[in-house]
Amino acid sequence: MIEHLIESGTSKAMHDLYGATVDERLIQIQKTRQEFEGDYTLVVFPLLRTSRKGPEQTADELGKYLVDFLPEVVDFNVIKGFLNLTVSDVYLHSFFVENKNSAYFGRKKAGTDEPVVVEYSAPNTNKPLHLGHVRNNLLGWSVSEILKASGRNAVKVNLVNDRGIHICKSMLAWQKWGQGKTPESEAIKGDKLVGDYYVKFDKAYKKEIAKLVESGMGKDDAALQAPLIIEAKEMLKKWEQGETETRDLWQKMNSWVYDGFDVTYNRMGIDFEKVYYESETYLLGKKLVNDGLEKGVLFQKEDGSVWCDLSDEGLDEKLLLRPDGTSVYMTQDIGTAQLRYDDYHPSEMIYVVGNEQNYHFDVLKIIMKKLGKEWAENIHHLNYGMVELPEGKMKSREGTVVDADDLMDEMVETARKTTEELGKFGDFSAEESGLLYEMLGLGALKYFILKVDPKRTMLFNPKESLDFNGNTGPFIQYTHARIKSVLRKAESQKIDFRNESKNLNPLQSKEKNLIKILHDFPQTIQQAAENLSPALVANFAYELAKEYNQFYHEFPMLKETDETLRASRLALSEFVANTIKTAMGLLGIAVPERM
RNA sequence: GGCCCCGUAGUUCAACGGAUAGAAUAAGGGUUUCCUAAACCUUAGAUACAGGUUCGAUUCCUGUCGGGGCUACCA
Repeated sequence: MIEHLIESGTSKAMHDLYGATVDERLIQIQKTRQEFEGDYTLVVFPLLRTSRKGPEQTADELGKYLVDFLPEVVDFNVIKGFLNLTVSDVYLHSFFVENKNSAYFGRKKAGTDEPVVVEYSAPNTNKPLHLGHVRNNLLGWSVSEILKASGRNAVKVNLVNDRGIHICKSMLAWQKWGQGKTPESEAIKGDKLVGDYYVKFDKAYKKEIAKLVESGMGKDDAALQAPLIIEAKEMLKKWEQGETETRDLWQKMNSWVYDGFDVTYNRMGIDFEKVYYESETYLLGKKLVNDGLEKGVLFQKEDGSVWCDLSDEGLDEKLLLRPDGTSVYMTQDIGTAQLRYDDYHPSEMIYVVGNEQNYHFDVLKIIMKKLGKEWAENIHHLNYGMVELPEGKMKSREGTVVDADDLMDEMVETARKTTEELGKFGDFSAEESGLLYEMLGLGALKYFILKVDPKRTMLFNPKESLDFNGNTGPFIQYTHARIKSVLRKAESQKIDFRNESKNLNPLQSKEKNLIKILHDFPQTIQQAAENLSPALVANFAYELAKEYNQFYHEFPMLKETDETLRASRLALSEFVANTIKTAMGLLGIAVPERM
C-alpha cells in the first residue's frame, strides 16, 4: 500500500539525507485534509531532531527526495511542518483496474491457524432478549466476521446461563400458577412465556418480603426467609441432585426459551458455531476449584466456603464455592474457560461482555493464572458500553426494558411507513416489499448501534424512531440500490463496462477521491480487527457512500458520450457498490438491489 | 469510602498527540423537463472548568465540578 511505500521511502531519505536511521514511529503518514492540495501528508516535526534543520527546509528536502525516489509520488508542497504529497494517477488507476473485479477485495481468506474464540450473547434462560443483548449480539457477530476478513480464524460461540437460582424462580412460578400453559396454548414465544413467570415470581416474592417486614422482621432477614425463596432454593438443590421431576421441568421450560431465542437470533442474522451451557461446565469449575484448594492456591473458611485471596493484587477475597458447596458465577466461568481451552487451544479468547463486568473478568484472569493456567494471558474482555435510555439505565423492574423482538418489529414497521410515504415501488409484490422492509428496518437498527465506538455508552430513545436519512443504514443501502439501478440500465443498453481496460486519466477530483477511499478498505478492515471495532467499518461505508453520492450528482454516466469515460465511471460505480456490500456485510447488514 | 469509565454544536455520533475540531439530525436558504430527491448544494452552531507537559493537547498528567459503573454467598 502507498502509505508503506512513503514510509519506507522517508526512512531511506532520512538515511541518505541526514545519515541517520529513525524510529518507524516517528514517521507519521496521514491523509491530507480536504482543504489542502495533496493526497498524503508526512508530519515532519518528529524528524527535526534528526535532520537538525527547520521544518520547512526538512519538508522541502524530503519532498524532493520522495518525488525523485518514488514513481508513485509526483508532486509535493509544504505548509508549515506538513509535507503534502500528491500520488500519481497511474498508481491509483492501476489499483482500480487490479481490484475492481475482485470478489474478495479488502478481505483476506479466513485463517486456519489457532482460532480466536469469540464468546458473545450469553443469555439467561429466564427472560427474553432486550436492547442490551442486541448491542452485544451485533457486536459479537460483526467483530467475528471482521476478524475472519482480516485473516484470523475466528470462531463464534455462545454461553447459555441455563442453571441457577434465577432459573428456578421462573420454574417455581410456572409450577404454582402456570396451570399447564405452554407457548403453543398461549400462542406466545417461549422466552416470553417463561419471562412472564419470572416476573410473577418477583412480584409475589416482594409481597412476601413486605409482609414479613410489616410484622417486624428486618429487610435482609425477610429477603432470606420469605417462603418463596426458600422453596426456590430447595428446587435448586433438587436440581443439583438430579431429581427427575425438577430436571424434566427444567428441560421443558429451557427448550421453550431456546425456541424463542432461535427466532430472535435468526431474525437478527446472528449465529454460533458452538453453544456452551453452564449446566455442563459448572461441575468442571467446581473440580478446578477443589484442585486449587488441594494445591493450596485457594483456601477454605470455617463454614466450608472456598475463597481466592486476591490481596496480593490489591483486591479483596473472592468466593468460589458457597458453604453448601454450590457454585457461583465465577466458578462456572472458570469451568467454561477451561473447557473452551481444551476444545480449541485458542490463540485468543474474546469475551464480549458489558463493561459493568470489568471487575469480574479481571478477577477471572487472575484466578486462572493462580490455578496455573498460563493461557489465561490470552483472555481478552471486549467490554462495550451500556445502551442507555433517556431516563437512564434500563431496569426490568421498572418496565423500561426495550424488548428485542418488539424493537425489530417497530423498525420494520417504520421502514414500511417511510417507503409508502415516499410512494416507491408499487410494482413490488407483497413478498418483495416485506423483504425490503425487513432489510431496511434491521439495517437502520444495526447501523445505528454498530457505528458507535463499542467502548462508549450510547443512548437510544425509543420514543423517536430511528432516522432513515443522513448517516444511517438506509442511506448507505440507498446508495447501493441507486448504483445497481444504473448498472441494470447500462446492461440493458448493452454497454460493456466490465472489460474496459482503457485509461480513466486524467482523474477528476471526485473520481480520485473515490478511488482513494476504496484504496483504504483493506487497511480499514485490519484496523477494525485490531481494535475490535465495527464502528470503523461503519464509518468507512458511510464515507464511501457519501462521496459516491456527490460523484453521482456531478458526473453523468449513461448520458456521457465519451465511451471510455462512460465505461470507466460505470466500472467505478460497480466497484463502489461491491465494496459497500462487503463492508455492510461485515456489519450484518444486507443491501437491496432496488429501494 | 475505595476502584474504574465518561463529559465535544440544541440532540446523536467522529477526530494514531498534528494543520482552520469533522458528520448527521433539528433550524434557515436553495437544486427535479437530468442515470432513484431515502439524494445534492448552502447559512449558522461545540471540546465542562483551572493548571501542567509539548514545537503542537479534544487526546497525556494533576485538581475541581458533573454523569455512569463496580465494590453480591445475582448472573
